[in-house]
Amino acid sequence: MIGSLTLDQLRVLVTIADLGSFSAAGRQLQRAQSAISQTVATLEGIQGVRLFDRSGHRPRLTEVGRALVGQARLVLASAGRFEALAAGTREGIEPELAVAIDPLVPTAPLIESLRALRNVFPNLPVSFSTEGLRGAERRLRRGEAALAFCLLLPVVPEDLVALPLVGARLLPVVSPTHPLAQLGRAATLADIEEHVQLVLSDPAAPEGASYGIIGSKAWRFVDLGRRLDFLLAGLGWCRMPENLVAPFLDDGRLLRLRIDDDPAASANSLTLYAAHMRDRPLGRAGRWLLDDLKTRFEMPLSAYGS
Amino acid sequence: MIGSLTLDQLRVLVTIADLGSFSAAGRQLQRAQSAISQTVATLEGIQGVRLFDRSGHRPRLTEVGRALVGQARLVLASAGRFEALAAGTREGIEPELAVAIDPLVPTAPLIESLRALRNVFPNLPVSFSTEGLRGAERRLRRGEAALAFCLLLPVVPEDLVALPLVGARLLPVVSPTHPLAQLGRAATLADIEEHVQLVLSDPAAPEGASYGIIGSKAWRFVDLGRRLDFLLAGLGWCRMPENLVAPFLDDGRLLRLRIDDDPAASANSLTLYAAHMRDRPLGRAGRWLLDDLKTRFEMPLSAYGS
DNA sequence: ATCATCCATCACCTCAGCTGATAGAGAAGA
DNA sequence: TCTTCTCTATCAGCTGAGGTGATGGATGAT
Repeated sequence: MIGSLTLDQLRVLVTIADLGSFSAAGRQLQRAQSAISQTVATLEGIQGVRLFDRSGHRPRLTEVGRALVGQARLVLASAGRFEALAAGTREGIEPELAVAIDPLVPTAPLIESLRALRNVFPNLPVSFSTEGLRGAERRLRRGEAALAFCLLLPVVPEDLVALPLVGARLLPVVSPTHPLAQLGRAATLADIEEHVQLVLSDPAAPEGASYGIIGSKAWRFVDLGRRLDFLLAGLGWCRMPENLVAPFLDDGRLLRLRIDDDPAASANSLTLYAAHMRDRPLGRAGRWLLDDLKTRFEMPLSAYGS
Repeated sequence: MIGSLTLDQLRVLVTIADLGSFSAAGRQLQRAQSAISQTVATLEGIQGVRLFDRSGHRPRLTEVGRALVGQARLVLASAGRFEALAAGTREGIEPELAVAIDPLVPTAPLIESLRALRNVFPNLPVSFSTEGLRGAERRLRRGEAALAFCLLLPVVPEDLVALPLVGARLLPVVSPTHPLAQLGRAATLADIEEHVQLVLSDPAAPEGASYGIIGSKAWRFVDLGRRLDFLLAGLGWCRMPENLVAPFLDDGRLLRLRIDDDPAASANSLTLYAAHMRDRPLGRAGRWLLDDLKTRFEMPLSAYGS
């Protein structure tokens, strides 16, 4: 049982396998050869296996020994990650980076920064969560996430620090089979009033205000995918981020819906922010990620920090 | 460094986290509470981290502590696999099961047996290799695989023990765009002679005999997938296992090619065998898998063992 | 045959981790 | 408030696992 197995035994085993000799392993580990011999004998005794064929001048790994050396490497690597994690926190790196992402936020623009993060902090555990509209903000406030990628409405709240990354353009869209697609002209507000708007909503406040609602017929969804299913099936219209509907517009499964006197037309663009709590400083990795994002996006607005 | 970290420290850490108390951990591990206290203090000292907030009556994990407990579990699990592997070999289970599969062999019929193998021997490392026609047999003979799934031609060699599992029916097929598909009648051998046959061959003997060659125009492939690409593109005809071409026949991308006086017509079926070396007995897991396959397939031929 | 290097075994020594006792503190209940 | 139970930290003393260096037998190269 693990009560007897030691990482030191595994280290000795792997070193012998790598150098091909007990005495060479002793030299590398700065121990007497007899200590090496004893350690292997103890490991063999307790595990009940023969790791080496000793009939030749030098020891040769048995088949069992080879397989166990392979697993020993995995154990030692995992232990190394434990120590790297501990070392990281001594240097101010957070033990974990929890990131919350709102459903409308495209991940593609973030991929390169996240990939770079992994290269610079290879042992950092990172978690991503998505919870519905405003869910990311909520996770920040609850201390469940250190960083949020979200669309902040209508302005950046005072308790958050938010770096604007990119605009998120929303387009009114509809399926070609939907009556609004067959008007042959731009839709009036009266036309819109006749039909269901498919709305992405905040799961914590389903009846609360949601962006750009026109009519009185609103079907609310927490789940972006389910809303898309309804949209494609022609059950209603909605405003969608351009990045998400581009493929559907390209192949004709969805059409852009033109609306006369659209109340949301003047603010038809939302900003994707990378936000964190003002009173809870990011750790080193979080700060690094934010700086990397700032470099990659370089948004002209100077809203950050203010 | 790993020279100081011990599995025992990690076990103590995880036990405290699970039970919420140093003394409870001591009771479970049958040690004095002070030993637990010391072990944690040593771990904290060497790794330079504070694992517990001790300002309350009971210790509470810090954020760092929580992350490190998570990694400690992974290390202990990996060490557990090391011991399970050792225990397995004591019981006659081989340290690894290397399986070679010929490219024409369908994997779908084997899936259930392999899934069951994983359930019965959860810590057994299993590797699969594919090397081209006859590659599986070659790996058996080289000692690189314990078990082979292959089509043995023309009879089972004497040095192998082979359990017949299922017949593998080969169909001559062609793309609808190929001239042979547009004859409007069965093809004669003269028709066939005019066109390229796409042949799967042995990478070790590319010019060697391959099954069912008719004409003098043979393009040889080691790679089943590439051959299929050429076939679908109408560059030639070939004999394919029925199981592999059924979807293509169903949706019309391939047609069955009827051949008058086909020399291979009388032996249009090959047998899939599970084979191993006669002079190298299988370990427990290999034997178990063979028995399971025997049960699942129950082939009426009694060629096994003879 | 000689030499260098290998691993196994032995007797002895050292110190990490164990024990039980003690002190101070928190939490719950009367 | 007091009592009781339970908690962790620290201490002094003890034990045995794993270290050392020496020795013996064996292998492999010259």
